[in-house]
Amino acid sequence: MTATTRDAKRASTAQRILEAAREEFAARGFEGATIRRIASTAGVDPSLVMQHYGSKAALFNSAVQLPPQDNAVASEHLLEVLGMRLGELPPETRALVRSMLTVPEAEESMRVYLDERVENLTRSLSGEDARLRALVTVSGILGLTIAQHFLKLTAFEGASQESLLQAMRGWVASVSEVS
Amino acid sequence: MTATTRDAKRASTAQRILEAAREEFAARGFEGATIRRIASTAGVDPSLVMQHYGSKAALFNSAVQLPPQDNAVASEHLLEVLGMRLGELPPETRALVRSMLTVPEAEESMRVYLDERVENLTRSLSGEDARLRALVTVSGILGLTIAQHFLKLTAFEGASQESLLQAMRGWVASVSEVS
DNA sequence: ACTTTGACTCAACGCGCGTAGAGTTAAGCT
DNA sequence: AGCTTAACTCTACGCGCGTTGAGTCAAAGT
Repeated sequence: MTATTRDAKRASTAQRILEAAREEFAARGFEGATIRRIASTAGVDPSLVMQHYGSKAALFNSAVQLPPQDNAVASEHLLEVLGMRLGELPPETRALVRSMLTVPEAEESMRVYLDERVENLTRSLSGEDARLRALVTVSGILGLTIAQHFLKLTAFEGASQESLLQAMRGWVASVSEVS
Repeated sequence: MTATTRDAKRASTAQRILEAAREEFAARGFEGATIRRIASTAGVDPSLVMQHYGSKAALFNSAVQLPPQDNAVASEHLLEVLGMRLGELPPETRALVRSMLTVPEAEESMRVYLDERVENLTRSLSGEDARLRALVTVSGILGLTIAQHFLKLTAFEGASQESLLQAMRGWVASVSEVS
């Protein structure tokens, strides 16, 4: 037998740690999460987490890597692209957003990401103030995401997914009618 | 002489501590801020901070108390009311927003505050989906505030205050035309 | 002038954290 | 079967934190 079994076990352990880390970072943010707790959730010794990822910061970086985006789609799938799924957000997104106001690196990642969304959307718009309208749109979706998934404003409770999507569609259209 | 001098000194020290705390919480969030650093900024022993405010959490509560809002004004002064001043945010607002994703109490304060804004705005609107449109508006302004003052999206850099205000006015109007 | 008060400092405590290095043990190779 | 490797655990270190209680000393009261 090759070393496949050993490697596979190591890889799967690393994966378990990563998933535990994502949930922990998503729930408590970078500073609130602890290596010890992540290790415990993964059923593993804290030391092993270090051996796999080097440091808490490096683990965080691995944990918040977002899946690559399809930049081709712009305003038609805008809502989905920006993570406003009306359902649940994936843990890596929750982790990144949760820490973006307190961890400089997360803030930077988020800025780069949203800057990119703004540029993409700008290209799909026409008019003098295309970039400005794109900025307002992207920022607005960010706000809705936070208000719904993190702050859980009470007005979201009664709202059906459809009516919400309806209101948002009307708004997105009004701000950023595609050229 | 009465005890006025003593009391006045004590009060002014408390005030200095509170201001240092606001800036520290605004810049680093609840968890990132330290009593020791706040004390040092205020030119005081860490112990004294405890004697004045009891605990870090209590100090935070004192630091993020927002000045009372004028609930009468609604959509006309919506932008200002929601802290989207396009200039600088007051430190207590920055402190509260900075920690709202990582500190449950801050999250709760923010939800209560924004819920109130939504209700107020809803009352100024007409139509079946008034509450939904108010929700979208308030969330949008939250997003703009975060995008501008915390994430500092690059698209804000070139934008003049006027053009920004213009874009936002158009958007607010489109989403929430007053009845 | 003497005592009392209380604003403030000093020194230290215990805790949980990230992290490091040595030890263990089971799988892989020959 | 015996040696080697490496995935994993154990033990412990140092640090900075919030917090405490005793000490200091100048202002207030008498």
